[in-house]
Amino acid sequence: MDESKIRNMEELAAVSGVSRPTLSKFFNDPGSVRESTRLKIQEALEEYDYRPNIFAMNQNRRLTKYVGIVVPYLADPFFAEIGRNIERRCIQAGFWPALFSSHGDTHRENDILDSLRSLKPAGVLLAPLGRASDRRIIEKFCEDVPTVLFDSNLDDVGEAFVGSNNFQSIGLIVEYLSRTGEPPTFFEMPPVNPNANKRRRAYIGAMESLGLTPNVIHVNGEGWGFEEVGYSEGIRVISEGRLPTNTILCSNDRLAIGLLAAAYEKGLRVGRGAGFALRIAGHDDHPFSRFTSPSLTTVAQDYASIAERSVETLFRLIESGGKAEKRETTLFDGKLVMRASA
Amino acid sequence: MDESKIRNMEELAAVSGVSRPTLSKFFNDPGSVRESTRLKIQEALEEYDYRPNIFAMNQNRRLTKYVGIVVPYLADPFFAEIGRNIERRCIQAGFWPALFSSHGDTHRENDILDSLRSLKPAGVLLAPLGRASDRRIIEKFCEDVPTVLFDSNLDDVGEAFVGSNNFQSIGLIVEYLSRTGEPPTFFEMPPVNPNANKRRRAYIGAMESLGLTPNVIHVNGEGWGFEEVGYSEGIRVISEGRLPTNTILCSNDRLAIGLLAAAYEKGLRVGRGAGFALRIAGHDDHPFSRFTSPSLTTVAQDYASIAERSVETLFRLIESGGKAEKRETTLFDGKLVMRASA
DNA sequence: ACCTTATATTTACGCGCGTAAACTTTTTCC
DNA sequence: GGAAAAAGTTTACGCGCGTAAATATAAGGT
Repeated sequence: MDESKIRNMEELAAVSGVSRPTLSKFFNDPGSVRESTRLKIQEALEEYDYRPNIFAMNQNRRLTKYVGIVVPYLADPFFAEIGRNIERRCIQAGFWPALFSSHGDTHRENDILDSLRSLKPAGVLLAPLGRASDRRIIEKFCEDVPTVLFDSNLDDVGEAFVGSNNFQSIGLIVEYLSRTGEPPTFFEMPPVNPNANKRRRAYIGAMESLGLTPNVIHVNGEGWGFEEVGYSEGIRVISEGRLPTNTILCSNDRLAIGLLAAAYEKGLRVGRGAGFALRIAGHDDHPFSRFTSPSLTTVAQDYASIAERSVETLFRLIESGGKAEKRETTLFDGKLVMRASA
Repeated sequence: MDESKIRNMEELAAVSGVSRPTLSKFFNDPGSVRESTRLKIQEALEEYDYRPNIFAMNQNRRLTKYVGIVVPYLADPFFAEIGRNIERRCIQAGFWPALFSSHGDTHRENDILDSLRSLKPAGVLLAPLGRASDRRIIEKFCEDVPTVLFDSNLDDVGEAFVGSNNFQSIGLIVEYLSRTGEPPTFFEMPPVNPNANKRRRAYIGAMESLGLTPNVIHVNGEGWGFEEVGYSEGIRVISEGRLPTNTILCSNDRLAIGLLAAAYEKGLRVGRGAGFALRIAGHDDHPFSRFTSPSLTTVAQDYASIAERSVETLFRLIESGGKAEKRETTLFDGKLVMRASA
């Protein structure tokens, strides 16, 4: 076993008994060479440690095999989870995922897109910051790079959008909460993205169609530290007795997690049925929602489907040359997850 | 404003009135050219949209400006947070961070190192899986790429290690718990990394030095879904009445979060003082520990310092050619974070 | 103005690979 | 077995940039 390092394809060609252009073909698609040749190459690769220089490989390509994945806030396990799903599918499809987090910061998001552009990725899956996004910069980016938006939509930006059907999912939980107790009050902070707005509107619509009066508690807070906002504003709202009903529907689970902490601290027992002072529900089925005390009733976003469809859509887009005939929007329905909190 | 695209340095040289090699110098270090030249270049860059082809830039470099960051499990906000800190510092220092998560999977960790190697990174910050890591593969990687381990140590692998002083931090909380109530029982699952072992040993040592009898509850479970293990095994342990004392110290916060959920479900009031059935404490000061019900008493790992020192150590390593004279180990002390749960 | 020193320019080559064209060999199939 | 098709080889060029050497120009000090 001669472990002497092979420096380039030329040398590998020499020891494998195959020409360099054939090696080039092999590395770009092992299936494109005859089986006997493939075996010769693989045999040589077993013996000698060689991997192609990816920089040389990519410099003359118009497109690389990279796929960029950009999420707004990775410290939110929801995005970590969806990122993981997307990564896995990209790898399976022979692409190289590169994961980035904007960390809630507009400049960071712009910088990421800037770096991504020079990676010449085959495509990008982008969950934009939303309201804080620099729309023009994202638009410009999408002109150059095939991009599918997910989670948070920006009208007419990117070639497609995949997300949740907030109207359906909020309708679902509003109906459930109204049917089983006092109608819910909607608890929200200033919206970071269109989902928040859609959820509020969906809540109002759902309440009205049930003949109920909508109640929205809008609290202060900014940034992506939703739990903190839910907690501190929850303490304030509860202290000031500003809860119109004993049922709160939070704009998302992270806010609900904060509110649960506030309720606990203020001595309000959260849950449904006799002996409970408050019902709290969320939205998203955040990975931690199963482990709150009490466990959080919520609506599950179908991450797996969102991830799968986003990737699928991107791959179709890539195959068809990067431009969609028309911008497709795919929304997945949520599922009610009944736990102990409401 | 002629927005016609510049295709390469040659063309930029033409319109900026500067030679191509000078441009090359500029892009590798803007400070290395005379101010008047820099201004000419920057002026041209304002007018024309150009960015160097990173693949061409890097193919002849022995080392690139990339820094790899590898964490074992990104859906754990602890790692997301520390990853964010590290990213920020790398960017400030002019490097390009690339973040990867092993997702608790040995193969994935190996594959990441494999991809990283071909990125020719200036250095890598690696938080290994730990017990599940393929030691030989990591060792081999560290021979080729300057690597600093953090969070979880592998003896003699990598050029340095930065982490937490588990003996100090566990000692701290054991002392606190013993002083303020019944001595703690240690609650752990099969260790995924050396920290878990160190913490158990630290617990036993601390108890003995206080003249108390250590009690370890070792539950089943594998993988990185710690909350689930804490919850389901917590339910079992509580149901079977296997808690020797009313105070539980969990090996980490995520386990504690699961156990809190179990205690809640079993109707045990968690907290200190009269009227509470159980005290639960954790370790790490996980981002969500402030928002559990009750909020979790724990020991804070000093993420910021760990991130800072890791990066600092790596940069020193890079500057000194990638090899440390001797392997340095830096451990940061934890701080007691008293909240409501214990 | 002159000399020194710091910067730029010119010229030239190489990196490792993609890829095209023309040609040769192997496989496939009737 | 022979022709067509498929796959591999040879040759050659180019990508965009790093970088070295020789040369030219500008800046700074006296």
